[in-house]
Amino acid sequence: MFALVDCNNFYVSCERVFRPDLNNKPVVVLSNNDGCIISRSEEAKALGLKMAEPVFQRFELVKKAGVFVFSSNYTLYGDLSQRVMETLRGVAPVIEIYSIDEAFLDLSGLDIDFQKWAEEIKKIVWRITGIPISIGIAPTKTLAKIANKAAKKGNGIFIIRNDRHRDCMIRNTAIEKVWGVGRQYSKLLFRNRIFSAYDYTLLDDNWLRSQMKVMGLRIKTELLGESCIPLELIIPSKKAIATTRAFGRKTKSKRLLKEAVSTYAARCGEKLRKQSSLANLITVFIHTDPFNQNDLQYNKSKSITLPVATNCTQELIKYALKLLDDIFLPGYFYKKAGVIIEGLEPQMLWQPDLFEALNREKYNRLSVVVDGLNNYFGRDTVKVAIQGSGEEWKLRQEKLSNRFTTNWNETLVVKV
DNA sequence: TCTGGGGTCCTAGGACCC
DNA sequence: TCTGGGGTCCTAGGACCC
Repeated sequence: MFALVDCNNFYVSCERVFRPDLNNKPVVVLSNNDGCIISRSEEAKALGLKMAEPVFQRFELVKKAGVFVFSSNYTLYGDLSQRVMETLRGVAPVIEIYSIDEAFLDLSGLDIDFQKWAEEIKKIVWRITGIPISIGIAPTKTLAKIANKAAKKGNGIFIIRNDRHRDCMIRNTAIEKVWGVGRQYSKLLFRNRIFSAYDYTLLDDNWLRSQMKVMGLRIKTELLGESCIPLELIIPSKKAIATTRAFGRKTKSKRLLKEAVSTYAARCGEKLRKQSSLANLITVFIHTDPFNQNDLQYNKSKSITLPVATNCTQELIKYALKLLDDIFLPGYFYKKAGVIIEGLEPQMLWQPDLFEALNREKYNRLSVVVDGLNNYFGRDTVKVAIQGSGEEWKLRQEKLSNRFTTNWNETLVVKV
């Protein structure tokens, strides 16, 4: 048996941990740049605010209903997520952290009353972290996902215990709600008169394989109660790392694009060093605002294979700027840029270039020192000069809450 | 004024190897 | 008449997830 633990309205719940006055009030959290609604309290859902809706389109309702609005505060959410996961690890040692707010637990071989066990875990996580969770329990991960959805509608716990129960659940689950079935596959399935998870299990294996590949086949097997998607217990190192952002304000200025792109490249370098990897390929893209049909549109990306695999910020910036130089055209209003690095390999396996003059050892030591300083004193305390201040292009984050748990200057203040 | 960011996996097809 | 067999690696594109 598997349990899927999912934090309820996670980002909103994080904001509420330090703002209990927001309980029972409508609260939403926005995407980067204060663009779209990405987390909603139950009260906000009841008002009709939709997931991924641009908030400016609902400004009137937000104002009238007194909705509390927050910019996303990933420092806070990441830290609270870690606390939840550590707590879960304490009660169920075999755990896969599936996303910032979800974890699969392996319950096989545990001789326990699942209902009581789940109630206990809900209580513990709530007591230790202040985050409400829902738990779905079932014989496969795909079914645990379905159980979790049912749990969210009820009292937070739902168990699929036997085949009869499983059969009943899949008959009542719309196919587009099944884990692994997205928009495109839903369309395909509707065309073939497949509407429920149960309908799906009647499909012919050959047809499934030809249309939805092995993933489609796995979904069927899992829906039938046979587990074939195992828990991933080892966190694999990333195969690609990206830092991409829309700007707070659109810009024509190449200087500002250079600042942004070098900052993103630096961010990629940090992430790369954190997992002790090197990159072989770097891509830079820039584009205009696709929503503004009055502006002339431009959309371009370019990649380059690095001569030697690296995780050195200065070097990543150098190539990123060269790529930017290649694709930049004057005259457009740019809204977004990004740096993506791929072809990642473990630092341990590094192969030097026989003829290279650059003293990499020196740069590596520098990186360690710079990362240490920035870690201690705050991001970008030490940076490459061309990164600039970011004043003119950085994210809009007008409703940012404090980083209560990770910054001494932002801890909760209680006046007595 | 105003619309997010960061990932993974699978497959087909082409280039290439012996 | 008629020209092998068995592979790997890489990339682009399409799907999915949160």
